[in-house]
Amino acid sequence: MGRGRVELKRIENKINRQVTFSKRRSGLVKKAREISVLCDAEVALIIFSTKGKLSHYSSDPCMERILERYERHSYSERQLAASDLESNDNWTLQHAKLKARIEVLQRNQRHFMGEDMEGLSLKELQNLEHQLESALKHIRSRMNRLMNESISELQKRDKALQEQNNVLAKKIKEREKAVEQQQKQGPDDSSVLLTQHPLLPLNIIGGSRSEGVDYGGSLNQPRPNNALLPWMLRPLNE
Amino acid sequence: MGRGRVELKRIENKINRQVTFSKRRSGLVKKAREISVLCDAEVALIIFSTKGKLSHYSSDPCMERILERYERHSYSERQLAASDLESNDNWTLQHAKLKARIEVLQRNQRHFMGEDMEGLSLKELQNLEHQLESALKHIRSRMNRLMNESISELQKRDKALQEQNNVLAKKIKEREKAVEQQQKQGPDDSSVLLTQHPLLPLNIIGGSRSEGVDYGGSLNQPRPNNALLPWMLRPLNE
DNA sequence: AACTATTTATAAGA
DNA sequence: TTCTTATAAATAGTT
Repeated sequence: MGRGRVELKRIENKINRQVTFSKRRSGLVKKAREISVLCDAEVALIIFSTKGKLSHYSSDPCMERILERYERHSYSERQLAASDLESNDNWTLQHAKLKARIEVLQRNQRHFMGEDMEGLSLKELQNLEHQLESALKHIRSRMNRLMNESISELQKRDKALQEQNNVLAKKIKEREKAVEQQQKQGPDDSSVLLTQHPLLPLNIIGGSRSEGVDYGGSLNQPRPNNALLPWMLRPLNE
Repeated sequence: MGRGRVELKRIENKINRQVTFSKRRSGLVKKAREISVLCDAEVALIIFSTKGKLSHYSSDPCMERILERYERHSYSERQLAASDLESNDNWTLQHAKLKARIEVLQRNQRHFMGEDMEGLSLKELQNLEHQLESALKHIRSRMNRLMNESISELQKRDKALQEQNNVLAKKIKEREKAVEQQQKQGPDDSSVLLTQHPLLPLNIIGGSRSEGVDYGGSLNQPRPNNALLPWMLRPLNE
């Protein structure tokens, strides 16, 4: 279109090329807009001039939306997979490192549990033995401390309860005396109720104590330094 | 161009629209190609029909290259950063999981070493104690097996050396006799050398034994089932 | 950038 | 879809 045919090859005259580019670019954009409007199509057009100047047209307010759709539609697989693999490389390295660390830790753990010892030398076994002995010492010492605290606590409670017990017993004795005096003066129906009083304080104390009792055998282990009664521990344990 | 002007609005007739789309699409692609060739421009054209069918033209063998250039040129930051964050999310999740696992394993390890016990209940400490005791039992049993094997090996070696010793001692006695007989016939300078012979066999045995001796205290631990001499272990250990 | 002779694109019809 | 054809649009070369 124009005076004379145009060969489909790069226009060598720079000025000419520049002018033609400008004209054709606007024509292309116009046609892109037309097809999008007339035919209800989604069009994205990107043009870089030789000098790198960008022109673009998008039927959508957001060009990216169309480009994304394009990625998804055509070679999303290839391209996305490639970029995934690329970022996966880094990820894989980190992943491998962490997994290796986990392997080591798990192996150590098995050793600490006395398993998987085939690969260990005598020297290593000895070190492990010392390590475990030292650990046991620490653990037992901590257990003893906790248990001693339990005992102190319970002893305090025991003392308090005994005192309460004494007080209650005293009160009951006083009441008995009062009843005896009443009976001497003239007995009545209330005596049936009053004869049960002597048992009351014992029930109260026994009840409050049995709440925390647990004879579960988990503490029946050899404990050289101090042997303790299991039930002493429970109140602090819960 | 064509019979009658065309209003710039969506073509309502579906067939008509479809036909126009087809014609204009090829025209658009043709013009895109022309501008890219004539004017040495980089062009990317993406067209989705109403029905979602994709057509595209790219002046470059790789459309992505142009799209990437576009991204870079215009709003690369926003888009790239977003997609980076997205892929990082997945990575971060995996990473976090592995790190959590490592945390747990490290905590376990510290517990097995009798450290970091502040957070453990008495019950947990008891379990740990049993675990360690059981591990120690396994480890000691394995050590005993290894050591017994060592002992057998050494006893065999010991026996062989003693036999060799006896043989050597016999030979020397024979030589001494030979020398005595020579001296009776006529003594010479070689007697100085021959008087040292009686000590030789003992030095050989003592030397080979002392190589493996190690009185380092690493084995001076309580070992209830069988007490062994430390030096017995070394030869297999190295 | 405007003009214009021509080429090209394409709407409508088959 | 494709072909045809009349005609609208685009644009190369010129000013």
